[in-house]
Amino acid sequence: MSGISAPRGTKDILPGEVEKWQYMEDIVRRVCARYGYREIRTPLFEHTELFQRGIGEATDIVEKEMYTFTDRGGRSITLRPEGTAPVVRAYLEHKLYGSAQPVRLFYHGPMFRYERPQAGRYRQFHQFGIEALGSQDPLMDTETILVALTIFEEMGLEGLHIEVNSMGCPRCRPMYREGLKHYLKGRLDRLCPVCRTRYELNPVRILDCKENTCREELEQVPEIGDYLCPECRDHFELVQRYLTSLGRPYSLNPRLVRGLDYYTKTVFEVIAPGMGAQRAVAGGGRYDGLAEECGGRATPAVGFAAGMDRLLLALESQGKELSLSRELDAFVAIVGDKARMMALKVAVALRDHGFRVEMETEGRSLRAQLKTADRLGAAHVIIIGEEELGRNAAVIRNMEDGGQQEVPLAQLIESPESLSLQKISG
RNA sequence: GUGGGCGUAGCUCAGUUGGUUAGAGCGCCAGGUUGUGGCCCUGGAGGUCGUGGGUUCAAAUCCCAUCGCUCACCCCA
Repeated sequence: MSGISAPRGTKDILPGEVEKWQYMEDIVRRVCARYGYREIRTPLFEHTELFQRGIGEATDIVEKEMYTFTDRGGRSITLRPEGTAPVVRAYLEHKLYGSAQPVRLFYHGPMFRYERPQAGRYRQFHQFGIEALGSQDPLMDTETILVALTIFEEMGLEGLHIEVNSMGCPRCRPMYREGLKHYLKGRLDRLCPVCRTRYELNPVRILDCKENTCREELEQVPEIGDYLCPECRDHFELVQRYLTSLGRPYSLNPRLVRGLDYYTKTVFEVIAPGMGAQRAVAGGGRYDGLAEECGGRATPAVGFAAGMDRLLLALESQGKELSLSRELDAFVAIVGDKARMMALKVAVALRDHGFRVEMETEGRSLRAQLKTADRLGAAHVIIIGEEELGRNAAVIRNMEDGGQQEVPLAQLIESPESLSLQKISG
């Protein structure tokens, strides 16, 4: 309860918790390497314009969720609310279209959105994601989905559900938009107030409204599948056939609409069971128009982002025990001030030989030191006492069975590996 | 941005219709063992009762405001 706490919607990841993050990050790195995705690290902040143009002015993110400020040079800067636009910017800026296509990239790190925090939603949250730039092949859409699933499986997540849809392209989506508006026109007065404003701004968003009245009105709503142009239809068809050929179950959700404007053709979400409101653990799709929107050359691309905070919640709700207990090979105990110097030498020598070692520093009783060593999970306590010092020896106590042996200090310092000090297994 | 729940020790919580120095368990520190952990016993430290104001002889308790946490809506990862 003292003065300053972490800002709202942020949190510290303490030892004991941080190992779970390292576990997830390791799996992301390994699977991405297998699929040929290489890591890219982009700045945590960008010119505001990148997100305004990339994500879309009419989206919630740009309208009310960005951390935007003016820097000392008068530039408008925004903490990144997502990872795709920065990656596309980097691809264009560094002319990665000059290397072998497609370019496969992955990233992970914090993102920032100004929202009211709740379970599975924070102001600083962590995502990893992949982007494949420079390919319009439906094989890449399938690969993207597959990478997500593979990572989640290796993490040990079970019962994941995948939903796919197609958003069409600049040729066919406007036609669907009109068809949708035509259907909704006579029912406007029965829709919720929010949806009435959506009608003009972004009618497609009405599709995933949760209001019961809206859902009823939507029962006979035309589906985008009926409006897709031949190219989009074929593309979507192939993505699904590839998924099926791999034996990957998925379901078609014609109402799946993503909140960022840049999506075209394939969109998908991965949903974790038993998670309540924030159950979408990853989402992504194709964004063939984004590079041009950012002022670069036309570049078809596809990718996804996954929320690591939510993955952790999902893992914990499935009872996965990821926390590793702290382990220590030895604790160096000191009896008598004259033994301090030798204890320091022994501790340093053991560490130089690769052992995990902590040593006493508070001048406490041996009893208290053993208690501390026990709590730290030390496999052994090496007692450096004035009594043994006279014999150039030290005592090694096995903390599991209580057995003790006296060993020469020279051996302890010069060849500790001969003493079987490794962590007691089991 | 909207709505609900909750703020008492490091943690989990108790605290009667408002009534003296605000408690318990666990954890922490020390002692019992002047050189031996886990179990046990004893002692100790640790609290602006979220914060500010109000009512009252008297507020952890009642009222108002505010901040924070949390859950849901919205939206999304």
